[in-house]
Amino acid sequence: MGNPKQKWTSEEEEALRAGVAKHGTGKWKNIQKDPEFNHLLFSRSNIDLKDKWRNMSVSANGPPREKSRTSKAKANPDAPTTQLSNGQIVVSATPISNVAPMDAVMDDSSKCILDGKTASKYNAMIYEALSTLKEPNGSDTSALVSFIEQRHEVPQNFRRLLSSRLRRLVAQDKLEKVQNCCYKIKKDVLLSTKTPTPKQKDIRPRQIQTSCYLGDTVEDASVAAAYKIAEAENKSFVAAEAVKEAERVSKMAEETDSVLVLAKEILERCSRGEIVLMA
DNA sequence: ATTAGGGTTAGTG
DNA sequence: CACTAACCCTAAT
Repeated sequence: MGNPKQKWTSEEEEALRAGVAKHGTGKWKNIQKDPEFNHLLFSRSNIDLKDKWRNMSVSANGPPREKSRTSKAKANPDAPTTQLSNGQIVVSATPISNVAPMDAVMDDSSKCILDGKTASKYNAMIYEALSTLKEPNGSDTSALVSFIEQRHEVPQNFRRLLSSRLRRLVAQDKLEKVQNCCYKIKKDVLLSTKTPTPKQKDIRPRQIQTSCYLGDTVEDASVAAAYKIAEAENKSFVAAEAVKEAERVSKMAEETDSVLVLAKEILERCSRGEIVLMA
């Protein structure tokens, strides 16, 4: 009756994110009680936290028509945290920006769930488009739609999904709305969160993910997480190696250059008839 | 006692 | 009217 909906403020959202980063998902009561966040979250119940987190995580696309009748298996809610048997907790940042662009093929015929991931996927596409287009005044929805359509398979109602995604990202301060119609990436987002690299076009489909994720369990999630971590580590290792190699080559080039200078000098002296002694 | 997930309702374009 | 976000209900642990 006299209880209008209490919209979540961005401070509260931040506190929730921080709380999840600290305690892990599912520890709503802990987060709510934590003195670090309680001053912001005192008016929210643990259930509110859970619901809010769900809203932030999922929602990009949830085809309301199809309610996954196959089973009500707990579709892995993109479990950002994984508690390992030894009690260690692996946390991966915010729900929305944890963009792990895995292209599970999603045509209409295959009923892959993984819908929570779709949000991330669309975010990745948006970031890719924005950072490629690099419009100083931002890009409008149509521009983004056509850009993304050229590179990805998108559903028919994509425009709608996209605009809702855009609105959400703006609300979350990840994007900036310019001239009331265009969107661009907020600067500090690039610093604070790891946005997907725009030019990673060679995302290989990986076995763990290709099949539908129906009976997924904590083990499945942790295997997938471990896989991702390993892959990330591998990539970072490869990158580091590449940097080293580049440094080595450039050093070599420098040395070669100085040898060349020396040789030229010797040649010059010799051609003047001078006697050059070499050590 | 808490959580996850489905359902309901209010607010908004 | 469709969609989203906040809130509620309940089974499961």
